[in-house]
Amino acid sequence: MGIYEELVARGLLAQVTNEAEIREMINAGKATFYIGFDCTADSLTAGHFMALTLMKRLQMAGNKPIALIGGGTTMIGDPSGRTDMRKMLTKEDINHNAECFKKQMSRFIEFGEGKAQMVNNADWLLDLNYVELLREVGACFSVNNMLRAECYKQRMEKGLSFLEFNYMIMQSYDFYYLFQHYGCNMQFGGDDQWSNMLGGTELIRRKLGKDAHCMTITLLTDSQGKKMGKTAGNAVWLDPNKTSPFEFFQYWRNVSDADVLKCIRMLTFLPLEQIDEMDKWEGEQLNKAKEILAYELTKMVHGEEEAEKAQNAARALFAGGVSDENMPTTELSEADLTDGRIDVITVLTLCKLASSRSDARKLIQGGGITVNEEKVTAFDLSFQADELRSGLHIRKGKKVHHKAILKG
RNA sequence: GGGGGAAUUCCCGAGUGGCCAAAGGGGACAGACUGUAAAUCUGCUGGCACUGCCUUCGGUGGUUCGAAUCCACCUUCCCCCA
Repeated sequence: MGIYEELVARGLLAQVTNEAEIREMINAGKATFYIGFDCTADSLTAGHFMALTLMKRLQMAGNKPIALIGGGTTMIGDPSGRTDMRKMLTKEDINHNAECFKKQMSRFIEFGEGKAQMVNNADWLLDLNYVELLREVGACFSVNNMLRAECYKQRMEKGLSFLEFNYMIMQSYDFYYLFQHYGCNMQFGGDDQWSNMLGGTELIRRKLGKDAHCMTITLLTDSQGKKMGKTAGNAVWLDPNKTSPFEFFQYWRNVSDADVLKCIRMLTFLPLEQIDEMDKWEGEQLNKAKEILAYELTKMVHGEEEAEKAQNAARALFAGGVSDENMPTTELSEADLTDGRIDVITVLTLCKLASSRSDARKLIQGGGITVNEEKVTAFDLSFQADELRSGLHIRKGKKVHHKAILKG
């Protein structure tokens, strides 16, 4: 089975420009492909993770990956799939984010001579001359066609600024540039990028009379059609300081039945035969599959040790056990106490389990807080220093476990 | 450039002088039921020294005993015409 067939079997491919040619090319390891990452935040997310695994899969099959950091395109902002304009980021923010991306990426992909390359489109986009660009590239684009593009459709109702309208041109220019300077013959991206990507192949054909290819990855959506990798509107980050390994593990441990196998297929590197075997599992058995998914992904992102820790912590907590040293912890100091005591509401707020004291009250009122396995029923419950020194095991709802401990 | 319309709490969206911390829906969170699933039902959703008080309805001023609601200016967005 070639890599192309594997990608298909894993359900990773959404659209391709020329199936026969692409299959031959990547199966033979002859592609030099790029994936662009716009640095809109200071950490990669679970969404980017899929793109990274894809790079890795292709690299393992002998193809050459180029990771493109969008230092230039982020200055414009991709309107695809958005109903409103992105907040404009400053150059400093973008540079900072680009640095963060670089660090995180190098944990997954090997960069260096003869391996993967990393480039930043700020290097060629920022110095473009407007009039020259218009004459050279602008002439190749039909506004009529652009307006028909899927990525702008949603914006036609709400309004699209000229700034964002140019995003497609910049992305197309990237491909054109990489094609000429890096021998890049294929572009990968999320399926929402399809029209932007086609812009690139079109430009290459018009300017150079040559063919380049595009391939899009299926967007990872759950059974309700929502994008995965988000909780409560917040992204699941790859940076352990923004999303702890335990939380990361729990996110995947908690995907719904309908989505587990899909995630395993698309995101892990487990052999397909093994996955097909799991596909037969049903009902309660699926919990095992969820654990495997969570473990595999945590291992890839945070390393084996962290994955073990997260798994053990989760097992201990949900099997009813209390003792555990791997759960998220907040350290309190003497200064947080008044007269040697501290009340529950304050503890909850300090541990960030409640966003405000009112919120804490409401949680208690609703019976959602448990401390050391005892449901909290009174607002005025308080703890003394001694109790705190040995640590409080606080539970919010069923799944959020936290430890508060007094130090010093 | 001319004309018309809009901005409300996490999101959508009601409210057009006091009864408004602001209907309804969505989402989120919590409870029950479960398998750390889904579906369902219930509660909850500005803050605090919480039966009371304080800060919110794009911004700044003004009218009024009293403004999310009226007036002026500003900002942003949409629509029509050029």
